[in-house]
Amino acid sequence: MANQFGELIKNLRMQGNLLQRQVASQLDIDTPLLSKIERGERTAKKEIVSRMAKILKTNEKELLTLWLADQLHNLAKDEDVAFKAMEVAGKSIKTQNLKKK
Amino acid sequence: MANQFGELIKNLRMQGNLLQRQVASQLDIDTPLLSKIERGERTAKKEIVSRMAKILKTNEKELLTLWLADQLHNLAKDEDVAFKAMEVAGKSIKTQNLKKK
DNA sequence: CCTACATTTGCCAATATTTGACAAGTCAAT
DNA sequence: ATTGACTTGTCAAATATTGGCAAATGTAGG
Repeated sequence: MANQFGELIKNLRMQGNLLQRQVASQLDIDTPLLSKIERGERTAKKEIVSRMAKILKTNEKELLTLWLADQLHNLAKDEDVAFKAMEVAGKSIKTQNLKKK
Repeated sequence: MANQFGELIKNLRMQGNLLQRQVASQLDIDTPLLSKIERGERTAKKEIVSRMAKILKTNEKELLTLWLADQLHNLAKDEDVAFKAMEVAGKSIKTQNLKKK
């Protein structure tokens, strides 16, 4: 996994002097799972991401962006057309956003 | 689904005056499944993509790019940070490619 | 060394998603 | 009404993802 998300939440947790155990219990998951999420061995569910933002008192959108970016990276990482595909997908997202208004 | 891939293979198939039945049998899948792939209701497996390129006598990388782009789009489409995340992921793909060298 | 505590590793069962097929449907041309 | 191309709906089997537990590893003090 890519893991910009995991690195960020680990840093935030440490800046707040919190233990995995403490954060995990607030998230209602067990410590090993949080450990895996921080190291990118597992991906957090979306719901966890927003709860994480509150617990770590940080911007939810930023967290969500990195979380999604990691997943995109993960999906594409083994393909040699990865970058090009990312551009194409980016364009179609843009078009979609315009329509949505 | 996003479906730039499906549209392309449908067009190529028609340009070649081929029936779904004919292409499907070469791919060793049944016609309804090909129909769904063309309309983006189902995603083709990666292996299918390259065999498709041969059958339709077209560039495999182009097909793969659209196929992957569709999947990226699909993963991100419901998030309002989709575009930003795509940019972030694109950057990390670029970095990864440099390292791979 | 021994202990206490934080984190990581390995594995498992439960659940969820994906897969491809089949049967039956629509639609158009004849 | 029949034929042929494509689509829709549904299903079981295979595969992947999930979260938890037990045990291992690391780390710091006494």
